[in-house]
Amino acid sequence: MNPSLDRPDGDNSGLEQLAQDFREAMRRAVYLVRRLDADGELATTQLSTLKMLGTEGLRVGDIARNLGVKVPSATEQIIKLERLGLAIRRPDPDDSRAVRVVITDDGLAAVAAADRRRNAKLAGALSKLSDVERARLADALPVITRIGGALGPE
Amino acid sequence: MNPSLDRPDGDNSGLEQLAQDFREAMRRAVYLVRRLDADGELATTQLSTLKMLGTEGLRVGDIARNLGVKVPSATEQIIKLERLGLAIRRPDPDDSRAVRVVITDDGLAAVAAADRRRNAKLAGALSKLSDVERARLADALPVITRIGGALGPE
DNA sequence: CCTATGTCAGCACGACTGATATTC
DNA sequence: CGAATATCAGTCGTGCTGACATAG
Repeated sequence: MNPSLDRPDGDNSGLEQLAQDFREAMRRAVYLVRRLDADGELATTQLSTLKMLGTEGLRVGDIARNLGVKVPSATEQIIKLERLGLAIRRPDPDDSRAVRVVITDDGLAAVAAADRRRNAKLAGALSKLSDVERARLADALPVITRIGGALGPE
Repeated sequence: MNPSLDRPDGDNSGLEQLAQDFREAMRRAVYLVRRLDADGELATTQLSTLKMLGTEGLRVGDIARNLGVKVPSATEQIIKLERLGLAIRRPDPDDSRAVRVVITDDGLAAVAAADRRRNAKLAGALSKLSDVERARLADALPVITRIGGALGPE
């Protein structure tokens, strides 16, 4: 299953080198994303939160898990979104302990506007890449998403 | 699997779809990296800062630019590193306005330890991927790095 | 009674702007 | 003198833990 166990200095060193390179790339990506939202509008986390809400509503715990943060942090973001009129908290009909967070029409509009602007800005940078580079990027995105899961549920 | 490449409705739409997917992947990556340093040791930014220091020393402005932050933010991190005994600030012999930040032996040791631990943890997750997935990831890392540059110097 | 869900209060970290020496 | 370099002071955003109320 794990060839690296037979070759402690072979595969293992390759994995850790990839880990090192990945970490460095992700560090740069953090600052890249930061430049994308660097104006006064919706923050990245708020945008992501709104995007996962449907008309049925999502529970706070689910939002927190999807965001990768603890429940109190999600609550705080939700309260801000509600104050902005972009989301609403309603009681869960099936479980009175829970809350269902729903996106509003204003929320939908805000998501559309922010997404459009960010995507356009990033697309400008992507347009400077070659077709091969773009293909490599597209192929790797699902992998990056999967690594989060592979790191363990918690 | 690759919605961005075979889109009949124009380059722009494909680019923006890729931008959208990229943004979502990077958002997840942020939380992934956060889980990597989630214990009591060196923070990610501090680690990056220490790693760019050499024996010749680096100026605060250069550190800030490399980190992608403003000068006061860099100063703050440097002060913390100095308090921890991991870096030293010395006057620049060529320019009395400037400061040269140098890494200490303790700093080198701290970087080595933190890097080792983080890489091992991430390598554990990477080992669960297939060879194809790892290859795709490795191919995309230089592209991600390049996007930062393509977004513009500032 | 014990667990699950969410909120509140208080804290920590890291970024920012604006104001200030000091030196070029 | 104006520009550059770094620091300090104050603020803000966003995450966390621990304590709590309420419901299953």
